[in-house]
Amino acid sequence: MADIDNGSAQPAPRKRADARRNERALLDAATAAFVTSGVDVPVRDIAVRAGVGVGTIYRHFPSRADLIVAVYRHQIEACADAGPALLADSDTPHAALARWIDLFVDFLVTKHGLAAALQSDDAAFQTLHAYFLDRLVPVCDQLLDAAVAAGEIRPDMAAYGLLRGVGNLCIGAGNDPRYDARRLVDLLVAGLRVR
Amino acid sequence: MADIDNGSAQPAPRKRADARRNERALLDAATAAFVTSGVDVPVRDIAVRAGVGVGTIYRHFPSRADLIVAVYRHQIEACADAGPALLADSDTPHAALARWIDLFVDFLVTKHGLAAALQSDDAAFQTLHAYFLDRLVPVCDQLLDAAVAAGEIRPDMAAYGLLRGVGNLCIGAGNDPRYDARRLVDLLVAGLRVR
DNA sequence: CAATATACGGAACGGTGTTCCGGTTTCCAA
DNA sequence: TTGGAAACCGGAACACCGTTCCGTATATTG
Repeated sequence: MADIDNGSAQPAPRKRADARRNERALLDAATAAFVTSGVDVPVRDIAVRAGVGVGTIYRHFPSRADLIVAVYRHQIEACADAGPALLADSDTPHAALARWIDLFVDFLVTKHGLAAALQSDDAAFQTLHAYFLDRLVPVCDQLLDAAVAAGEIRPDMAAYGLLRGVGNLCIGAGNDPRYDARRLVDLLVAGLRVR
Repeated sequence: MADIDNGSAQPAPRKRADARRNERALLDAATAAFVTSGVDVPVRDIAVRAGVGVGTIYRHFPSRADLIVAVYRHQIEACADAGPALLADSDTPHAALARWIDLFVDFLVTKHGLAAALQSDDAAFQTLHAYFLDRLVPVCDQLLDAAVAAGEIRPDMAAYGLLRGVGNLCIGAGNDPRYDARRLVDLLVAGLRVR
């Protein structure tokens, strides 16, 4: 994964300079294009921005999902890492859960089309789906377990379902001032509480 | 809108027989195709099923949304009509709201891709969006108002936002046994209650 | 500097929504 | 019944998209 491989063996024999240059250009171009036109921006647009051919995109990022993951990896990791920290800092596990989900919503609503791509059953987005799940489900599970243990929420909600629900609620947020995804997510999290 | 216009004037001079035949064939074909392949089924598939050319589809239904509305109009009307009835029959307004939303969810989860189309900002689906809103928002508003008047729920939730949230939660339901849209919707409606 | 592996670019392909127009069918009036 | 205008039909054609493929160019190595 890393460009600089300094392990004992060299299974990654360092890529050609132009390849590394193009990969960086592609990442920058995609980042900008996603902001301007959403994650559904046509592949050719990204290629033009980066000054490369479309073939080069597919060589570096076999599927659109790989490109999306590469662009947002840092932010997703940050979100995942924030889970345990919030659990330690918050008054109650439920408060930590609420704050963590808020972070997740913040991330999603600022990326046009990402929430929709996340739920798409298109095979091209399977990698994306898998990455989000791998990173976030365990964290969410930890928060849920803590809140259940504290007797704050019902014990029958799986992290997977909750995350998908939150993701779904974020679809289209930002396109319509009448639709407040954050508020609905808050309602959902509130509905989780034991009565 | 009606084929048989028996008003005083005849502003709709009765369509040609082949036109009516094709419109019916298209409606039947689309209904079947939507069940088999979802509402995103390619236009050509519907044309083949109906035994007509693609041009004929666009003549009768200028946008895919018009076709979807035509296919599901009866069920949507039934859902809208059920609102006042439930309000009269249920123990409390909140119960009526919950049961009505359940009806809406029932409808959405059995139509593959419809919930997604409903939230799409694609211009082709604007008619669909508008029809659902025109028919369902007033009903939902009535139920919400009653529940607020009864002191059961918070007064700051608009019907539009609630319906979009419910619609969003139904996206992808039925594709994945681990995702239970109905349960999340229940949670959302539960979160609406005053505490 | 030459040889070779590596990477590049963009034409080409298959699939989709949508438009357009020459030919056909229906229907009404004579 | 029949002629012809109006309405309608079919599918070719176009634009756009993701994806693949391969002849060419470039970087690296010895």
